[in-house]
Amino acid sequence: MKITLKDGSVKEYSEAKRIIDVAFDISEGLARACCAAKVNGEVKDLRTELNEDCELQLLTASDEEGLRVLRHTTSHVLAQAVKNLYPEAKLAIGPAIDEGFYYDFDVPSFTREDLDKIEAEMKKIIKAGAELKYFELPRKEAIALMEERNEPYKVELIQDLPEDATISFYEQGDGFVDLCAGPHIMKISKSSIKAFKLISSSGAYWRGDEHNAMLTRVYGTAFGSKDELNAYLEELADRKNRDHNKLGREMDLFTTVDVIGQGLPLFMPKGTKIIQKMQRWIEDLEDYEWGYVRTRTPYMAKSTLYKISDHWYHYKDGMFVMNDIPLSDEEAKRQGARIVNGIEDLASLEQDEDANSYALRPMTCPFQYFVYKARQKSYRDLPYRMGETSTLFRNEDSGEMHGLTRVRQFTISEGHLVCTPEQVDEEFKNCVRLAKHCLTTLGLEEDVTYRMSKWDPENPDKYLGTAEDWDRVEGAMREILDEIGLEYTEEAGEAAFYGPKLDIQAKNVYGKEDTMITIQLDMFLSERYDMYYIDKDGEKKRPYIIHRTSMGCYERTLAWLIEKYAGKLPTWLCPEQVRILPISEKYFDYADEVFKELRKNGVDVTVDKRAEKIGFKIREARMDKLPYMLVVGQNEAEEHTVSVRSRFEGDEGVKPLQDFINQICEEIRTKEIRKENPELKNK
RNA sequence: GCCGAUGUGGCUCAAUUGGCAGAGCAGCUGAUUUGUAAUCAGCAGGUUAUCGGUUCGAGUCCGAUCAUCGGCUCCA
Repeated sequence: MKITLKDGSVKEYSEAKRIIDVAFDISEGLARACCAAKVNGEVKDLRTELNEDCELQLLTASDEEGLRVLRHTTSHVLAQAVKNLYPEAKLAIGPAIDEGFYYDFDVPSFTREDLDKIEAEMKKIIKAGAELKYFELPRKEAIALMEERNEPYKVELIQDLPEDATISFYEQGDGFVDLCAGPHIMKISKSSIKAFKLISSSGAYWRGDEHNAMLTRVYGTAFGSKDELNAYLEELADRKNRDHNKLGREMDLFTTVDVIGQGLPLFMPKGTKIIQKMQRWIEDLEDYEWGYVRTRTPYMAKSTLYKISDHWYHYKDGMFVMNDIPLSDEEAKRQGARIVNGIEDLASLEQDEDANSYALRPMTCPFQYFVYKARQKSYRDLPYRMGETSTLFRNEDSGEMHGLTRVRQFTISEGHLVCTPEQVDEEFKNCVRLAKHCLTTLGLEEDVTYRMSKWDPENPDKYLGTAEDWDRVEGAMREILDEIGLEYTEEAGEAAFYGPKLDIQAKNVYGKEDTMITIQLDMFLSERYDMYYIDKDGEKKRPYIIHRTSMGCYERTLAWLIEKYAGKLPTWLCPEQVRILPISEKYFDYADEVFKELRKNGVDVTVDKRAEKIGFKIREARMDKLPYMLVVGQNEAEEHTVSVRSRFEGDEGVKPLQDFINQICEEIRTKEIRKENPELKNK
């Protein structure tokens, strides 16, 4: 039997060997550090017996997969500790996740003190040490074992496994047994689990279904060394300092008020300025460089409008409905079951009891469709690209709101492109190019992932159309994405009810993912709203529609920028780009002159006329994260210069005023993202 | 919506067992007119998120509501 190691060397054995024995054969130190091993690409635990030729890669906590095994085993230690302290607790599941692990228990909630106690118990278990024993049971006996141990969640898990599945368990210490597919570290000890920490606890539904019981989830993490753990804990603290929800409020960008309501932030002058700059940029970009026309459509409409598209039946609960007429159960059932034929059913829809209910718009699609429909279009008019800076209203559940990333009223750079079937490829590609251009300009491109959001064949009722429709359009989208060479994942069940999407995702400082930009292919709504164009042959034809954002939601993008730059935005976006700091009141006149010159050139500038020392003014300007400070005194006034101090380089020396104006205007015009000199003390 | 935590001047926090709501920073006023990260002095700022209850007495205990945070679920 030949075992090929990662470095290319080959070990030969005449008989079967356990991985751990092979590891000891290579080096005792390595064997002790090993968590698991990859055998022909599959992660196995060290007890695994090798009996034919294979490739072997030993994994330690420094390998991603090895670390996952360490964390998974630590989650079992957590489960054992909880069982020791709370014997009535029932076990659910406990996997490794990106930054650690969790375990779900059916127990009343844990406080931080409880977590500390559990952590101490875990340390005790680790100190005592234990070997893990692996065993398999036939289905019936497996269920019997878990029933005997009063673990109903485990019983349910086994029952859901396929008939022919191997049902495996790991036993550790004093008879703690957990249903688990592994792999695990086979030995719990102070040297195998060196550094772990319980982070928090919260509620979580059994199997992620809100109709199920609420369990208590404990989050924790583990690392290969104490240093790595401490570095991670420090990073957690640092993330809090970048959190837009904290920083944005501190920087006076936005605030919230109890009596106004949840998910309804107020933008202060500085925050408004940033959004205004982004909005002007996006609108001009779309209109002058990408061929868009601009629309301005109502914020609300009668229920009928949303019934034509089917939004009413899919999403009424997520809309703010005014003059809502509660329907009888029977009527609601009838409406829910109704198949609307789009605009053909207009007359019957207007007969509905709630036809005069108005709702705030949760999207702009149908409004722009009616702009398109207002004048008959020829194939020569296509593609017809409509853009709107669009404020939307969505009645998110009360627990969903978060800072500026999940709100009930928000504004997006929305647009709909109506095009012929021949144009759709190129138009879709251009939407992706525009989105990428926006991301690159903001310096965010490396932080995103691309996701193709598909329908869910298991849940066809959530979507319009047939499986064939979806296969066809998803196939077409896949082709387009492959042609432009985009790297993307595919996710079932994330599509819009009218078509698949390309979602551009980014993570916030806490690792939570949000959609920043979306580009969608709409298969059905042009028919529902009876949109057409007159083709060359004089016949009416159905157009294709692309829904898209170029930069997404302004609120969310601002949040992302704050976290990305820790509040130090690129100069062109800063609400205050330059602050003039006169040395004393003798130089106010010159300061005003500099102010006027900069203003004239479109720079956001202020003058700090307080009777403070220059050091104090600089300190405050630094804390306000200003890109530029201009110190002016006698020398500058006489020579018509400014003494420039920047966030990027510190003291940049004295320059003629006009030189500085040219420099900053160029920086703003090109939307340059100047890097900070790392040698600058970052206080 | 669900589980949990939190809520005291603009911000950060204090207030012994239920016993006079207090400090620093920010703000304002005055003095200082300053050359590259904190000048000095004074003043003002509060229905302790809101409403109700217990009590001689509530920031503190109880209940409800609102909001914020961490998760879950959701996210057209």
